[in-house]
Amino acid sequence: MTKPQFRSWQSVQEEVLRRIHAREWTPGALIPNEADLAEEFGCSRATVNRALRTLAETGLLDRRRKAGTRVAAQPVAKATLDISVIRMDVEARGQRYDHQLTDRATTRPPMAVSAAMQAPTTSDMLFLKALHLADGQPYALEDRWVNLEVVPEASEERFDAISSNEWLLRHAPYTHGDIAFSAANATEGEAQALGCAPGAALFIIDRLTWNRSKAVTKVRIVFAPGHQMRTVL
Amino acid sequence: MTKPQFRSWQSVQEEVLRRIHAREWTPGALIPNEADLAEEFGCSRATVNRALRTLAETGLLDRRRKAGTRVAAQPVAKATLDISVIRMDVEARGQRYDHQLTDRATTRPPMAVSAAMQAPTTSDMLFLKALHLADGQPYALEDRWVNLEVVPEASEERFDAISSNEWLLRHAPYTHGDIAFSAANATEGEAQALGCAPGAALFIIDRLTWNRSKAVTKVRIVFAPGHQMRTVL
DNA sequence: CAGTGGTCTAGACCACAGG
DNA sequence: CTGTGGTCTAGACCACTGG
Repeated sequence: MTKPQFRSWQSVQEEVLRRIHAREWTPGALIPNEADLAEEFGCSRATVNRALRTLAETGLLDRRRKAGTRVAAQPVAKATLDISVIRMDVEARGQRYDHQLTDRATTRPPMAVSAAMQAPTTSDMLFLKALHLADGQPYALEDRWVNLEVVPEASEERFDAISSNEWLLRHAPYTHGDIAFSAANATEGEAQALGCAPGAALFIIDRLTWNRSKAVTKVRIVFAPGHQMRTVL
Repeated sequence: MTKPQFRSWQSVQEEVLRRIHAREWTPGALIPNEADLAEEFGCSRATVNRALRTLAETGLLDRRRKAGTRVAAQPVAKATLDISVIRMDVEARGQRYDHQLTDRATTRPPMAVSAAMQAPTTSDMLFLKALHLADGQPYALEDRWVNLEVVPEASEERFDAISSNEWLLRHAPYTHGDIAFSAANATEGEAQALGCAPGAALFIIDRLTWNRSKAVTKVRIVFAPGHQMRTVL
């Protein structure tokens, strides 16, 4: 008898995937434990662990101590979106990137903003409004509030050579954040800035980032009509 | 001298994160190699590897053989979206889920569809249109083409007890897929089905899944106005 | 060519939770 | 209480790629 040899964790993973896709292991079913699989595959338990752990991270397997490993009944697809700097997005499309700072103020934010950022309503923040261009055409609008208590250096930056988007990533590290994607009809102002009809459906990203317990920046990016965000499963 | 001990890969990761956030290691800077860090941290190289590899997967570090490990200059945020079954989404919001199959046909798909699915224009596919409800209110519209060559059993399913969305996940495993998020104005038909004004901005998900080289299903989900998709960074 | 990360192994101990 | 996954270790070899 020739025992098949799976020497790398990737090959183990492929074999496991094959069994799932071939329905040898069906959704909800318990699969053998790591030790048994290691013996069957002719590799060490650590290798099997790596393969199964990775599959569990993508949502295809459910693993629990003592209960064992099961094929996920409802494979929750984990789509990983790369939220990069807008300049990179544009350049990846083979277009020339440019940006303009269209508005700037140091002022008290509206209640909604200070509340979301858990900052006192009495302290000033830096407000920035910018237009991102691809091949000279409007690509996205950026509205941003920057917490000057966390990033005081922002006061002295002109944001002309480098966009606020990019400057903050370099100078204001964050520990965590929330992000939300939605759709909204273009307001009059947005339509004018983006060169589209008022009411056009726009793709929107709202992001709020934190460093420890302090809000760093809150930004809303409104993309020109037709924008898509793609990824693979 | 007391050498700090980092005994778990998580604690090593936290220490690395601390150094990045404290700017001891700045964006673009080269950090010590695994062997040196292992010695400094008083743990094995494998532990350091696990910590750094995980950080690299989240985009915070750039690792290359021979070149070493650097703090990412542009930390590309990897946002992981959980694309679950619509029923789960609704129930997670504490609402009652329901669905209606509003249209069903076995017919030849439009060229755009057969081309995207790389299927012959001459063969029939199953077309499904469904309305998903939350607490009785329209939540999302689903337009779906199912490749009967890959999932012939779909012909005999009524999709009343279980939505097509969920049925396919259980019965038609896929190996990979594309997904795209966008915004569009509601058409007359969509407005009527969703109970909103024509032209309202709607959040849209387009998904195409494959099993090996065969397209399984192509689906477009149009959410009622105001829908947001959230995640953390 | 040589340094770095990538991985595998065998063995060990541990934490957790199912029964 | 016991089986399962989770992790750590020390050592080894390999693959890639920068210089």
